[in-house]
Amino acid sequence: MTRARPTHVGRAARRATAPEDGSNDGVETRSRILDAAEDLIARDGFDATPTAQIAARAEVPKGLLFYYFPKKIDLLRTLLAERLPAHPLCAAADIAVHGDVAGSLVRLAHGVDLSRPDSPVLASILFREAGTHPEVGHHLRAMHDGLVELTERVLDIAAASPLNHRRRREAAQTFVALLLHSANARRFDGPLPDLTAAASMVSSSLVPIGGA
Amino acid sequence: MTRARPTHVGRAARRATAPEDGSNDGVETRSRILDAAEDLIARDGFDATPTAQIAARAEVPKGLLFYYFPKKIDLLRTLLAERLPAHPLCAAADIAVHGDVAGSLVRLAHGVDLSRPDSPVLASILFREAGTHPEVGHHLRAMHDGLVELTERVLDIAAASPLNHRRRREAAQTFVALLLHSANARRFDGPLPDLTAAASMVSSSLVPIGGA
Amino acid sequence: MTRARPTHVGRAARRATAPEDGSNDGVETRSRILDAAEDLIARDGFDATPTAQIAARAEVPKGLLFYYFPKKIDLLRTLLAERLPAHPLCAAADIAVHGDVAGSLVRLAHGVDLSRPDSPVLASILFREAGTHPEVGHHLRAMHDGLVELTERVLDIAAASPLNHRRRREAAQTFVALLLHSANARRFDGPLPDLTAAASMVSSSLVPIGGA
Amino acid sequence: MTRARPTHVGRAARRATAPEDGSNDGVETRSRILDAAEDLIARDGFDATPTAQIAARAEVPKGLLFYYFPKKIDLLRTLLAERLPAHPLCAAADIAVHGDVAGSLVRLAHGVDLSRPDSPVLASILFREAGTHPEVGHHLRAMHDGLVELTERVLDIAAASPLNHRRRREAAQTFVALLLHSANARRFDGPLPDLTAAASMVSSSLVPIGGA
DNA sequence: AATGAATGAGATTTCATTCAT
DNA sequence: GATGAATGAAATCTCATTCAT
Repeated sequence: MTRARPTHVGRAARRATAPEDGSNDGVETRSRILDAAEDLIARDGFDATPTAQIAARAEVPKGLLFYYFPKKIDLLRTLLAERLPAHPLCAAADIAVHGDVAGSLVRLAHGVDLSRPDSPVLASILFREAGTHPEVGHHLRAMHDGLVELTERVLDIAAASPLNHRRRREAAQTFVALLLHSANARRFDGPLPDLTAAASMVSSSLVPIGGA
Repeated sequence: MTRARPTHVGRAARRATAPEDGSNDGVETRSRILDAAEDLIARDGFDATPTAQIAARAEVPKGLLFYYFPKKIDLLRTLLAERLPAHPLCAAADIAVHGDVAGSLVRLAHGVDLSRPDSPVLASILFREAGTHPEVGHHLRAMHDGLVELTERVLDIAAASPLNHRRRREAAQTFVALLLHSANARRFDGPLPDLTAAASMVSSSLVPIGGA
Repeated sequence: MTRARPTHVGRAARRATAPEDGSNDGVETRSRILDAAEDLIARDGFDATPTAQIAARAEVPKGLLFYYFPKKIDLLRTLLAERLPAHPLCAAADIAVHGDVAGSLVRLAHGVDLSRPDSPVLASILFREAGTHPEVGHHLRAMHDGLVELTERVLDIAAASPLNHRRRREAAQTFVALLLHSANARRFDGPLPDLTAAASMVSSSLVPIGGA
Repeated sequence: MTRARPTHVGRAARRATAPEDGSNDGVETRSRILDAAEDLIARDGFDATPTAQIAARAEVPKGLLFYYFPKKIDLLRTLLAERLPAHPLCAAADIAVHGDVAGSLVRLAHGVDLSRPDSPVLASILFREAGTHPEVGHHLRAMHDGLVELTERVLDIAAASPLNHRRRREAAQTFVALLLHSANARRFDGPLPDLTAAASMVSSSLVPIGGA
């Protein structure tokens, strides 16, 4: 039984969250498209997600999607630009506790965007497309650098005594690598490293044995 | 629907590398296809690589590709199965040196398949497709588990005194996470963690401070 | 993989039969595709008719065909569902004349859909694909049953005296078999049975010789 | 897990019925191919049956199939020519019994090739391809004519008194139509007409009411 | 802003047939 | 006769994108 003609529910299917006055300023439509794109691209990958499917899930007509995002790649770009801040949002001062390096790192791991509810989804996109879409690669590297910088500030505050620059950097890079690996592993249901244990290790590497 | 009979001899039927006796049992053809698939999939991603392009690079007609690999996904499966051992190939005893934990870990990092010449290429595939192709995810998890086990054996041999099981496991998991992140970061030109520094950190975390 | 943008206007976008107001809601396009499919499938068989040929005859681009009928088999299904009623459209009362069994059967043969202008075409499809496409088989059996039922009602009205149930059923089944064979024979230019003669035979079989 | 290379069982898989001296004169191979073709074409239709599948079921290499049957259509032609006699094999005299028209027709129905064990299979092919492959249509028409002729001879022998030519022909054509429809209906699991009842009807139509 | 039919390039896959050994 | 790799045309189907309304 084939349908007489493909039909589409269209604007009439607007959700409960539409403005009460019945107007639709396009903001909601646009973000519904981004929501759909985020979910589907995270699940299936960018190349494997047809624009038609994104439009269907967003309950907008196919043509409208291209009004907001003239090229498919714009969806990806916009998701990164608007939903995944390249620089960590939390301040070192709010996280670090003087004298508690390991604990500060653990709080850092929790405070960072990568653990926000929608973050696994975006991280998924980030890691998957990083190798093939240059702009995604840039974004990921920028995030990495921001995280390393933040981690260094946290270590500075948390450490009992001034840190050797090289060691601080190595500690920060290692911890951030574990943070990123954790986000990456989540998307393929891989085993996650124990960040608390890692924080201890990193922390203990900074403690000069014998006060050196 | 009768097909036209082939009229074109095919410039690729014989290549410089063909066996001297002129025989061609298909083994060489098959591996040429896999070579091409490996390169292109690693560079552009599985979905973004048309089979036509793989055939062209392998210098075989499109149809022949499907003679050896009936579905496109079989290329991916075969690359994993035949070219990327799920279990590390080196033995703990060849790597670990008693009394030198950090050095043993560094040697492990070098000895492991992930640093073989063709490994970045395959790692690229592995990480990119892990989230969307279940079998790739399995493979990656199997590799992870194999690496953790190997790392634990290395730590056992290298450690001066018997290790606490939980600590040993945490150390191994952390180091393997860094190993994998390193392989992953390479594919999007991300900054690589300093594995030597990481080996020190992990190593120092195993040294009981004050004999505890 | 970005697609090239369409550069060709499409000579078939507007046809002589398009609505005067220039609107095109797709209804006409859809039925043009079905027309083409009906002709070609009837002539060459379903498997031997490429979708490209159907599209060409309908003067629509190949892609549009799959917009309306996502799978090729949907064309067949739709033809059956929309163009070949599974149940005969004529009423027994309009056909049967009390006291004239043979004449009533002849009128039945003419009144039934199988003799409509487009019917040989569809019957062709029906018989050819019945063995391999289950849904076509169902349709054909449903048609058969509907015809037998109608024929029985016609016999009831036309017969001078009440009929023995078993005999009535045998008569109806035999006549319908001849009806169907006739439709089938037409498609391979086979000799058609003389339905008038058959109607007489069937009719005479119902007349109790000597009132038995 | 993709096979290293497609393998083929080859002649080694020869069946128990091969000649004891180990030779293979090709007769057995050839008929094994025809067996396979018959089964598969009957089940799926000629167009939908790949030669590769026929070769696989026959357990012969693909290339060998084309040694015996250079074109795919030759398989169909050969099946008709060698396995489906265009003319009925039984003699009227062996079937007809003077004075028993209905019984003679029933015996005819059973004696005719269409009820042989392999006949449904071939009938299937016959009816399916009759409309599209001219040679199949010819064959079917030839069979029809042969059957009508045979039926007329049977009627002549069985009838108590000489038959009017036109009536005899009509009776024969009607009965043959039912015979063919029966063979055709079998292939799509359609309801089969009751040939015994039909024989009675046809027979009664020949009995001059009131001795006319 | 909204709509959905239209477009055509290109993707994967199938397959009859050939041919060197 | 036997074998299976090789060939390339063609089939079905997908999809980003456009455009008239």
